[in-house]
Amino acid sequence: MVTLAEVAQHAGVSASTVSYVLSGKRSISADTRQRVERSIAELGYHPNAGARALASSRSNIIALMIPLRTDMYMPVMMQIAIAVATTARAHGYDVLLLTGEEGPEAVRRVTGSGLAEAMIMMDVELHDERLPLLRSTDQPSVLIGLPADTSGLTCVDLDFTATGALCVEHLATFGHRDIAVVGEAPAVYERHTGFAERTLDGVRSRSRELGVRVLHRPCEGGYDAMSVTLARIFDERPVTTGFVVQNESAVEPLLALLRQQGRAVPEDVSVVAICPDELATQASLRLTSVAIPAQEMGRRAVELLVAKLKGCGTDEVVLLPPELTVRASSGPARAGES
Amino acid sequence: MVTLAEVAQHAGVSASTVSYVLSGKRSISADTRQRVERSIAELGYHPNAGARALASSRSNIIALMIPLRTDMYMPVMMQIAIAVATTARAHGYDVLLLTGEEGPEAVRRVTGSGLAEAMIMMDVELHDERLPLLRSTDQPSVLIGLPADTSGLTCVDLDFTATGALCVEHLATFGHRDIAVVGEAPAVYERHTGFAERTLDGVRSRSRELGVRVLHRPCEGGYDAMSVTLARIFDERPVTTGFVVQNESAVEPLLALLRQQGRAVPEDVSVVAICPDELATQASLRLTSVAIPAQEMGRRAVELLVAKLKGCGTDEVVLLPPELTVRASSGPARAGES
DNA sequence: ATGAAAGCGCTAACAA
DNA sequence: TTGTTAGCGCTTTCAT
Repeated sequence: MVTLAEVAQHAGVSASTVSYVLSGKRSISADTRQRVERSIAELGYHPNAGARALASSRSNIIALMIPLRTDMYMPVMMQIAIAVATTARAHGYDVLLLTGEEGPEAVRRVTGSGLAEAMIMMDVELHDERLPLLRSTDQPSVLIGLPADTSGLTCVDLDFTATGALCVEHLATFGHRDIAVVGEAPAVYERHTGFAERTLDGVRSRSRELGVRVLHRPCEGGYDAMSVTLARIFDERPVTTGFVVQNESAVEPLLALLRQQGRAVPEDVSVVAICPDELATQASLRLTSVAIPAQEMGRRAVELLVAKLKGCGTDEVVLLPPELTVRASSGPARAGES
Repeated sequence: MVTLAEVAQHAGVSASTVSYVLSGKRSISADTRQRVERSIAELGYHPNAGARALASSRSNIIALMIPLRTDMYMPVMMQIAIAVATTARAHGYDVLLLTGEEGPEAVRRVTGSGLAEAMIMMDVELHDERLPLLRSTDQPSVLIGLPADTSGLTCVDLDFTATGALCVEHLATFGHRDIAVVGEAPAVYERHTGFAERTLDGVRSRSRELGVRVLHRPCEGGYDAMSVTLARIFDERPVTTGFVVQNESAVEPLLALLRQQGRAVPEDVSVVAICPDELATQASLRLTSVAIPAQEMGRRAVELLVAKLKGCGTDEVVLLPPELTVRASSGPARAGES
């Protein structure tokens, strides 16, 4: 293993000079820099991460805590994780992957040991048990998702309240007066995951304003669950003509079932999905949808975190504005139908 | 920040004693251990990761290199990543997330700096450019996936050759003589990803043995691509009665299109999927499938790696045997139809 | 513009 | 069973 000292010797300079060439924290004559850089290349030197972390108390690692659960839509999680890793690297950081499994203890472990300098938490619940720890630490952190109380926290998320409202508006504009929300799995609501509840808030308040009736039904993914849910919806509100789906694994089943029941989309019923664009465009019908900007969320989270690490970051809640793209699954309600 | 020295002082013992209490590398009297543990708890001590790594030259970190591409099925990648992280933690390791973006350079960086002690690589190509580096390093590594030449490497993967063969056998048993393989996106084959090619090998050699005719068509995900692909298949081989699908995002489109064309599954055509069980059971039809044991693969990879780190590991190729579950999408071919 | 040297907090020989 | 101590490789202050 090549050490800094060996590089220094090889280049005929002192250790500190090599260090400074590497960090750029003080000016080096062009000549010296050249020699050092040549030695580094020639010897194949790589600074030791542990030593560096010890001496500088900066590990250049940020932790990313992802949910262990399988009821969250994996592709979105994955896209966020990849965006986080990519963006982090662009800023000189590596990413440590933590699963929610260890719970708050993981936060303590990683912070306490100085393994990671900062952390990004996904899948935040409204009253997340990890938040007190996060607030008490001086370690910078960013949440992807929005807890109930954001004071002292930095968060990034799609504005799900606005998203819910936007979906309702869209349907209302088309004359739909009775809409159903096909939501996430019951467990998601039971643990009070912010995004699901906020969407509902947005849907409900906007509906009230616009005089639209709303029926909300949580739904596990898959055909069987969707089939039961759909039956219940039409049973309770036969006049339903608009659907908002916030559950990726229910999207295709919903479309198939509607088709099967002879309800044409968008002629008889309209569907608006809240899902990644890839899903909306690859479904059996090009879906009118509000996109989930997974990449953007991951990227922004890292950027906020890096700003905090540099000391020029503030506690801030970044709500990405929803964008609804009209595709082939929504249209005017039949006159007088609802 | 609490240091080991402070703990030692507080407990009235030497630093090494505290260290040994922590590592369990030498016997400690019950009394001493107690005192030290109380001090640790009382002071809220957490060993410094950097210092530890420096002194012991073991970082307790393993790197996981995941593909950046979006043509791999995300949920499987995610499940593997989660299983890796979970299993690694159970063995005292943390996981560093690397994306393929940096390419071989990432391997060099992470190994060279001692950031990670070992690494797991996903999405291995048959002639992967990262392999030479892996072979030349003394750093333990495990591949998830199978390159062409596995000499000197440890690999874990589903036995895709056997998987392909198994699918054909199943269909042949039901009397299907003309089958089509709906494969991964063309790009997957173009970069010679092992699993896709091996499946095909298995399919072809078994077909030859059994006198089954095979048509293989790569296919991007989604309805549009599947629609084109399906049309071409029936165009070229109208007598096709069996399908093997190895592309998660083509599964549902295939079912929908067949239905739409009035071809009943499994009465007119049979479908066997190679996909995670969740997908097979949640599809619009319960699919006969060979499961992709994502979790198992992640777990095994870590276990092999940990064995290597302990010195008691060997270069070994672990091929998980495929398991085909018969569900509702496959059945006897119509007599004399093919 | 460069060097010397004191740690950073821990591990693991070596001693006792 | 426990203590003493010499590093691990780097950063950074203080000198020059």
